[in-house]
Amino acid sequence: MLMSHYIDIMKKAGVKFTRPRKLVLDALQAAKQPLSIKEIHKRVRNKADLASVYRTVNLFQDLGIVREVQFGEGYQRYELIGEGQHHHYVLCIECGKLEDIDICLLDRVEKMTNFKILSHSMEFQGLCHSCAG
Amino acid sequence: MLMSHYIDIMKKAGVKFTRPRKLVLDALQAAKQPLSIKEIHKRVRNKADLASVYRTVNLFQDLGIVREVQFGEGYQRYELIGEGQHHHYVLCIECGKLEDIDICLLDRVEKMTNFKILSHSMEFQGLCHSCAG
DNA sequence: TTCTAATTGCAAATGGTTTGCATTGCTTGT
DNA sequence: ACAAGCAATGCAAACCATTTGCAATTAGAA
Repeated sequence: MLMSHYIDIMKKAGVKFTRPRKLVLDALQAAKQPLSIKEIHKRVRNKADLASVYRTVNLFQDLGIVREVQFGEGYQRYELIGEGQHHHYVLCIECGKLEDIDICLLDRVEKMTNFKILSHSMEFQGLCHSCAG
Repeated sequence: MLMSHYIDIMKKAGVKFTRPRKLVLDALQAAKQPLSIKEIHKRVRNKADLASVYRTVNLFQDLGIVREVQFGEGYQRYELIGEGQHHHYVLCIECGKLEDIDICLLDRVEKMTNFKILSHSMEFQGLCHSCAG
């Protein structure tokens, strides 16, 4: 996704495109993996305050730029939302390997439950082929 | 699930079946819904300390009596594991209604990824039919 | 019943996240 | 280019969920 796309979203929302916000975007774009706040902050260290990283990520969530990924690690992870679609993951708790799963149940669940689904999480944890021995 | 079943698990694991542990089991059994620690503690108030609730729930997780449910609310919820199978949920963020979804992807994901899946979370948040208007 | 290790309660510590506030810095109008 | 006004930042303190240390209590085996 081009930076201009995100600048656009912020402009439309009437918020400023500031240095910390650019830094967080850069970090997430470079990572290509869901990052924790700590990890984002590390990648941005000395250029943006931890509190600003939190504020920025929360803003990005509201703007639909970023989504939360839950691994039950005691904190959240965040990833950029690409062109509409999103990912789900399997995490190897041994070596930390993260793999995509190409499944999404949104439509099916909306039909089954008659809910308007606004967000969902679906992540798996286990042992990858090599770590399972 | 009968109480004796849980007593058995604890006996086999070599841990004691204490009053706080019984209270937490009772609370979870009565609720029939994933409860937060706070909710468990409220249902047990004056009979077990908050720290003991935490310790008990963690123990139950290790023993496979309880599993975590993630709604990204900033804290965890816990539910008893029934006879082997487990549930997934849709939460209405407006009125708090919680509905079961009868889908589980464990097998499919294990095959797709070649991981040995040890745990997973899959929960949906949105608006139920009446709240969506 | 007695004894001992496991468990509890309480209070203090921890760690992730949020907030208050003074300062900084865009941005728009002049 | 300049000033005014408002948004956003940095820093420190506050907050809230969860964990931990330790002395007192208790389950349950002998």
